[in-house]
Amino acid sequence: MNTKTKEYTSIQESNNFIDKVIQTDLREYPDITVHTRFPPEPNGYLHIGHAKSILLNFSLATQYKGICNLRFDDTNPDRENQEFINAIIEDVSWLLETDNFVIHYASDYFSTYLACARLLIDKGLAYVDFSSPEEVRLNRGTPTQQGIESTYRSTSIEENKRLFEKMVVGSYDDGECILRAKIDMAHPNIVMRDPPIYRIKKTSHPRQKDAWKIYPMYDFAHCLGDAMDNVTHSLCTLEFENNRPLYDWFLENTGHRRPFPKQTEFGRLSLNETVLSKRKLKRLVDEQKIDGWDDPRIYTLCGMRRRGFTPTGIRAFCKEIGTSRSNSQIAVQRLEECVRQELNMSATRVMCVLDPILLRITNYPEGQSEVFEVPNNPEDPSAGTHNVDFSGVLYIEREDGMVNAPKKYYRFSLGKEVRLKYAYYVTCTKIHQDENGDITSIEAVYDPQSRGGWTDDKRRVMGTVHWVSCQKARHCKVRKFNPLFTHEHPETLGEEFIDYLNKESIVLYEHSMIEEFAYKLADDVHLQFLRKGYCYKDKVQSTDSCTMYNITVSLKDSLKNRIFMS
RNA sequence: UGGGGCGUCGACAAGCGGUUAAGUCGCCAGAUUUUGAUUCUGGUAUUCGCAGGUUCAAAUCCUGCCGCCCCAGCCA
Repeated sequence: MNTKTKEYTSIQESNNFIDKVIQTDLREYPDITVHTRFPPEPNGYLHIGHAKSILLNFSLATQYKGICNLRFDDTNPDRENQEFINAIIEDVSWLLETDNFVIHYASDYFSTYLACARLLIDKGLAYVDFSSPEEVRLNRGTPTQQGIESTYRSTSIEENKRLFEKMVVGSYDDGECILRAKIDMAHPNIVMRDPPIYRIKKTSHPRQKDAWKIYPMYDFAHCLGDAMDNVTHSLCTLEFENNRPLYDWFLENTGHRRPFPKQTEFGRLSLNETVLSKRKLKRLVDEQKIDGWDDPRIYTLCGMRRRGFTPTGIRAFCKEIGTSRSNSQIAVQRLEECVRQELNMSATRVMCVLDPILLRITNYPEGQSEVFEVPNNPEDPSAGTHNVDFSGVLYIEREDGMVNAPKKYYRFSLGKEVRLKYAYYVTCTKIHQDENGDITSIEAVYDPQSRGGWTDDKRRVMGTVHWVSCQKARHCKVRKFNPLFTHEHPETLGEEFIDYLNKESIVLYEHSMIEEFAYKLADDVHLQFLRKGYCYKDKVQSTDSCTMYNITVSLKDSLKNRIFMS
């Protein structure tokens, strides 16, 4: 019995450097309400890296009795759409197991952003620049070389006001001009070299439709959006560190009062043997290397959901890996272990033979059958029991038989006694092979005294195997997943990452046989195929006549190690 | 070669001048087991990127090196 009492259900307390930041701020400003936000751009699907951010933001708010909302950073209509918005809401709700959070949109603040831009112009801190994108880029300089001031930098305030209003009403075409902040073209931090504030886009916005001809840039919109939402702690990943001075500059110069929302950066999550970047995932989808954004082999939230990962398991994982100022490189096995720990407590146990061969019990009365009552989950007696059918002709796993087996092989080999789980002790009497030496069927005799899988004598039967009755079992298909890439760090590769796709990333068992009970269960019940792994019904690939199961994660297996040792 | 970060066990990660340098995963050994699963017990960094220095005392402070990451979108 599993006595481990690990807490999975709540969004838990964290203990990381951001905690310390908040605690320090709370000492200085005891009256503030901690307010965080998760700010995705609706231009793609959420993945495990976003989960880390979502959980960080929401758990910190919960921990300090504050507020966290979902805010869409929908400031670039070229790449955003309503489908992504809907998908993100669905994924966040699924991860958090609640839809009790407030949703904001940066686009709802467009009028305020505009007023802030006008204020900057009035102060002589912004100007309209008609340089071409190429010129802007060239004049920005390089890390080691300072930039060159644009000729439009000295335009009068009155003229800038006039020109900007023309931008607003759509007098110019895309790319013709931008509004830039007037900061310092010689600044050592390139972000501060007169960054763009507004650019012209005649694209229709998913929510604002055609109301706007200009759209604010991230650096301008994000800090102002945080301020409008009363965000106290604005958490983002490390690559935005260079943008922090600009974040503060915009707040300072648009009349916001201190304390400003505080931007704090944390390390990004990377997983071994897979990719998380939107660009790479999109290429896999576009070139149909995978099944779509919800392919069970990738770590999008929808992909993980389809594969059978649970929100609590993902939460436990994010908590376990922690949050620091280092980008972390983590083996997916750690995620899998978290999911195993949860599913071990909750999954319904069922027997399924992935790769079946026949087992004939030669001394079992012909035509006879019987029923065993078995626990649904030995870790949780309250989960109840169900019946399984037994007879003299069963299916067992092909790999549970071996001809010249080593001593410590506790399965079917000539003369060896093994236990059929819940049923009887059987002794292997014959192994049939085909011309290639592959096992085709096995014969055995059973001990009628061992009914239930136990005898009163002190006989030790080391091996226990799972089985299904030929007559009653149902056909199903099972998919087992291996890493999508044969390279440990495909994310570090350029476009050649595509050359490292693992040809064996899906192992399909087409002729699996599963006990009848499993068929009566609801679609979203997490199962454990005894001795094999945790499984979940694939809603896309299942048909009325045949269920497709995805192996979420395999059970740990120390067999290989032990055999090699001996 | 500019600016900003980061380097503590195989992977994460606490520690922030005095601790035997937490914890998790992994790994190793043993116990229990009708899932070779689970569970349980024990082991697993004399040392904190390297080299100097300050101090009675340094992973923690100082100096200098070395390695890695980010920044030159009218993306976020």
